[in-house]
Amino acid sequence: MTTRRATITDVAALAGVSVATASKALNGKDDVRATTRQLVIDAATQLSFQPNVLAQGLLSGQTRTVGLLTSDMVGRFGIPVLLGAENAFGAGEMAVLLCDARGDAIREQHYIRTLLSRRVDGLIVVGESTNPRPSITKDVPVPVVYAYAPSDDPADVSFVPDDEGGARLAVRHLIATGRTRIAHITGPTDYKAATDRDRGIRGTLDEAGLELAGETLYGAWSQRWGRLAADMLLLNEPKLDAVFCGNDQIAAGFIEAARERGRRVPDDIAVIGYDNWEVLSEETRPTLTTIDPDLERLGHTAAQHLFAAIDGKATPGVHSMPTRLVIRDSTAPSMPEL
Amino acid sequence: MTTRRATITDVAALAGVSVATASKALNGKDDVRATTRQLVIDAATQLSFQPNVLAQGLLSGQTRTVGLLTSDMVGRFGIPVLLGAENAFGAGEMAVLLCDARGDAIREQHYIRTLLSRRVDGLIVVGESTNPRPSITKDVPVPVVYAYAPSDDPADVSFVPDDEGGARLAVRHLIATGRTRIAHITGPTDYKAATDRDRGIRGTLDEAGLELAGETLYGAWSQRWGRLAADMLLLNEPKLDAVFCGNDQIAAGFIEAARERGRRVPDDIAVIGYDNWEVLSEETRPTLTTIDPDLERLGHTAAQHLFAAIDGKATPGVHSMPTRLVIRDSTAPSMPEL
DNA sequence: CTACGTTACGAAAACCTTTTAGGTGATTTC
DNA sequence: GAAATCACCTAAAAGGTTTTCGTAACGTAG
Repeated sequence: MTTRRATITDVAALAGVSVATASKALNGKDDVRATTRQLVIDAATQLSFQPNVLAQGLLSGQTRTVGLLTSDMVGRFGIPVLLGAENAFGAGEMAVLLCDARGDAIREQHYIRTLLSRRVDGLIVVGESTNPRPSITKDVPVPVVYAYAPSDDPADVSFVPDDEGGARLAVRHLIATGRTRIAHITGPTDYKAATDRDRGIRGTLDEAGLELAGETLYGAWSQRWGRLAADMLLLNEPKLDAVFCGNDQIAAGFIEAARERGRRVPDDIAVIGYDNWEVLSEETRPTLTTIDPDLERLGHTAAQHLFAAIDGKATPGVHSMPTRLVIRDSTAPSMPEL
Repeated sequence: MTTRRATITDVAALAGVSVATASKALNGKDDVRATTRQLVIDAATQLSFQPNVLAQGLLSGQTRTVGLLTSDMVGRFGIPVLLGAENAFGAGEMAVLLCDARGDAIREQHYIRTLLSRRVDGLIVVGESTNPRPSITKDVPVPVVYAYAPSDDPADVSFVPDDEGGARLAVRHLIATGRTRIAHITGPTDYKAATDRDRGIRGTLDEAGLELAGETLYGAWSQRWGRLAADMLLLNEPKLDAVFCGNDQIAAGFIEAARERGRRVPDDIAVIGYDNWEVLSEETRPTLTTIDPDLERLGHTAAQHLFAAIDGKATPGVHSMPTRLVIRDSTAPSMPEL
């Protein structure tokens, strides 16, 4: 177990050639006879030789390593993004150095220094909300790509979920299934996701000649708020036939409260959530129609664009990534005059 | 941005000393005059010099990097463990190479090779259940520590949550608050966590001269199963006054079904969950008393022991990590004869 | 003044790989 | 028969850092 690992010198010696030839043989370069190459390869496998990545990196200046700087892994959104990114990097034979700054700017600075001293080839910054975050691109001599939370500098490369589009998708689905009096319950106003979606909803309703039922109810991202808002809404908007909820938790709360008030979902009221958080959206009764922001794909795409940026082909700007509508039971078509 | 990074040679030149002296000055070695040292340090800061970790690693044979091999980041349990580990490594100036094998043995092998070719100093393997997993220690020339899922080789170093102890904690709490007819709803039988906890429950009941109410109900880890099991249990065990649920989802389902059957929680029946998954345990009505397996600490401890193992001080065996009882509203003391 | 110890610094080797420039022997070309 | 070409291989340098060893300069004891 503690036996020294074989170097290319050992391989060359065993194969009876020089180090240079061994290197060329193993790296598929020309100028080496087929028989010689086989000799070297055999020697390498026999010694289970693996080139020292440090020495390679020292020489080439490339480490084939990227830093993954996440601001808060406890939250729900960073993980899938990170997962998608990790997957893309793994396929590209890149290694991922993971750093969780826990939303602390000091920790973030510390980690940036650490990553740079390790000579990462690039950096991917994963946020926890879609609110823009401070750019670090200018402080760093390698390409940076932002995922989920965009950089506040529009010249940087950012990938964000298309919240406005997701909301449009949802509302079009509600309208297509015969709903006309649609309300909106969502999280706090200082979340860009909440206001973006509100814009999408109002735009889509407008195009259909409809209006939002009541005012947008801004609150919290919790089930508790979903219940509370449901109580208010069911009282004030008796003719309500659909509600768009800012996340699946709010939707779950709404469904719960609606049933307690004797309203049937989806027969009386259709409910649509956001995030497609499956532990919730598949456990509500009825199961929850929701918008899936496809975060894993977002992370994957961001990683691929970091590759491109490392190769000098950056694509600046804030890129909106499409969302998907996942139809379950909470939005079955209403049957008017039944 | 593309300006070449400063090397120690640049620093030495600027300070007017040799490379060797510069190195010694920066690394706090003796044999360098205080004034000279300051000169070097000033030069280094002026050039914002950062030593090339590759060169250091090449020389020392240590990369100050560990591999973090997780089998399934999608699940809920790997993340906190991973988080605790990352935190410990960050503090120790170690970097973490993240690999998610997604429960696929082929991917795992691939990642192990990759990590070894990067000369990691050690490996931490994070599982998704507490069932033992195949050991990789013998295939790998560096120390390995297993977290959450133990290795199937007892000579390896593993850290697992103390499920039996957690169950004891829960049952003692129920008994202390006056409950005597306690049932157990949990996940599938092939989860070691489920059977371990069952053993803990029966042991504790035994010591108190009590018996389990009905048979242990093995099913799934879902809210749906919690509801189903509740319906069965409330029918067959009319005198039931407490239930220990295998996770918070089952508990949430139980609470929901119990309310629909007209049973009050905690007045009629106390409910205790497992995992302290706060998005659920703080959103149920009433909020859920539960066992917190303290996974972040588990990950942290595992990481620290990997350090020790890298320094040659391994601590073989399967180490059970203590759990915590988190008391909320679902287990308020029963008031007999009220 | 010699011998020796101490202090402060520098030269060079070592870590491992890849690449460049060159060298050797054999074959072909004029 | 000399020169050029070709195929194959090797020596050496480069990359950045740390460490070992050597060497001055200087002071002190004899």
